[in-house]
Amino acid sequence: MARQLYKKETKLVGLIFPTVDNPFFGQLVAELEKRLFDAGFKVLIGNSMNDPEKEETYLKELISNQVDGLIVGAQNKDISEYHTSNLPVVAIDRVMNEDIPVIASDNYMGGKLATELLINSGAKHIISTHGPINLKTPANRRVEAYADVMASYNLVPHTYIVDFSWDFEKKRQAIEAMFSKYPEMDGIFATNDMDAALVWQTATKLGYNIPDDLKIVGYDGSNITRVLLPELTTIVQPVELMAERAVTTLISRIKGDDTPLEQIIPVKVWRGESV
Amino acid sequence: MARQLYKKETKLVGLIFPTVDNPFFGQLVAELEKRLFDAGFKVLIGNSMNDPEKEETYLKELISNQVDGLIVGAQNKDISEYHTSNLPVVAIDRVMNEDIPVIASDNYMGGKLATELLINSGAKHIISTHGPINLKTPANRRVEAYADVMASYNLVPHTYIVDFSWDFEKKRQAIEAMFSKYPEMDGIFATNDMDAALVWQTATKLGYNIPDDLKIVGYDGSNITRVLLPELTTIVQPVELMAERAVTTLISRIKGDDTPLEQIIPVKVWRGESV
DNA sequence: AACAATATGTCAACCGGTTGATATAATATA
DNA sequence: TATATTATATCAACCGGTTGACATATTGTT
Repeated sequence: MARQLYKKETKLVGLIFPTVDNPFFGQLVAELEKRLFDAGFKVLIGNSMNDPEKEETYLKELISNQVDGLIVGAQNKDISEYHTSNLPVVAIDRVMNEDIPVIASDNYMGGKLATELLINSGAKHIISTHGPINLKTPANRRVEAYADVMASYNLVPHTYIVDFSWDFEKKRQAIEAMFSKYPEMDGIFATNDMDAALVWQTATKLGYNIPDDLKIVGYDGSNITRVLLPELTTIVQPVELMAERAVTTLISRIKGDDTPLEQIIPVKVWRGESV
Repeated sequence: MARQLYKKETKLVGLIFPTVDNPFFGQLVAELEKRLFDAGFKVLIGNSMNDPEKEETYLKELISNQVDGLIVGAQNKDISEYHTSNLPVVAIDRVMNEDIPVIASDNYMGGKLATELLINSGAKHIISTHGPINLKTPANRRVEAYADVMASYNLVPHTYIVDFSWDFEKKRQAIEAMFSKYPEMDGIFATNDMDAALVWQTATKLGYNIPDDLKIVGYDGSNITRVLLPELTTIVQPVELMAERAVTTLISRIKGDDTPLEQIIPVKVWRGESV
């Protein structure tokens, strides 16, 4: 502690993410932790899910030089503390401000691939679920790509909000409502695999046959999803690479070096049996 | 930092678990973090998976009063540092030593319920998978219960090792080998849901029909498993309660109060379609 | 042996929030 | 007004690993 006081460095890095009770963020945090440990940092974790206040509290406590840097992937609204402090910060799949480097999967390509998978397998009435629109995140490009591809095939794009912060029960209700609203629906691009799984279950309950009656493509493709639900066709985010880039970028920032402001990493397709 | 130095308390708690890239531990860590945050503690996380050295490194760094307490659920062998230090420690589902309180689900009851589910649905040749035997953990009681119940029905118990630290590919191979070794197998009690999922997939690949040809019961029943693979019948560990108890117990220890040395929390059955 | 060069040892100052002692100001009571 | 009581302000000491200055010891050179 005396060393920390004297040297003004704690060898701590804070991670602020929605929750580790999620296959994608769990894997991401695990990968980040592994690399940070190898680089001599310990990891302070903050799950901010549903709670901008909690995110703000974390920030305030961490900014007062308790950590040497921050990797943020939380899904909350803008928080001014990020702007005022000069703490090194790296964002994952989230736009913070002009100075903060962003690491993201190739969301546009992912959305394009997903939509094309659905169209090429014969779907015409394709819905895309996504999070709240007012949230500035590179993940919005998934929907943009979806809309572009739909338009290029002269198909009408429809988006449907399934908020990331809702609990499973509320999500289930929203998804059931979606089935009511779009009875002709024969394809769904879900913005993450958990939502895709809920869609699948709801569809099965309603008597749909997957993929004959309804084609489903998810997003994330985490380790756990690929073991528990390998039948789901999904866009795989390159979690290891994103973690690698985030850590090296953060360490560069801590050293004071310049880093690229945006790093886009290619996605892959996991071919299940849902298209 | 000066405050920490003067007061000799950091308001930090360390969590040492195998990895958050796992539905059960991810949920557990998320629940622990939530409660620790509410109690005014920040959370230092250490994923020790596969790496007793890493666990030891974490311990050494954390013990030198960098944290006020420790909650440990790592799966590694005995490490002497736990004994030498007087840092408040709580263990989850792991036997540390006589002085360290343990929080665990009712593993024996879980094993009993799982085995009875399999037997009552008609299975006769039931195999139980489990982790390495030389590891002292309350989870071993699951297998004890399995053996006891089998014996009480005059059935022969067989156990098969699927080490927690193996990667999925190695686990798949081990499971395939298990199918070869026990061709008459018609029921499996897997020691965790990820293994149960792998068993299910292997069985399907080999042409088994679940649950007609083979009945499967898992263990853990985390949030994520119940969404991604709700068809799996499994024993649900009371994660919220375990987290609650672990945090209150740790805080009591930090205050210097006495706490019970063992707290066993009841399990529930998640009725899927795999028995 | 005498001096230079190098190695090792010792110790006060530093980091900054907290704390209790001491000093000063404000208010109350006779 | 003088004294007692209470409120507010100021400040040095503390925590302990690190660091560079200075002292002392060791080794090398002529």
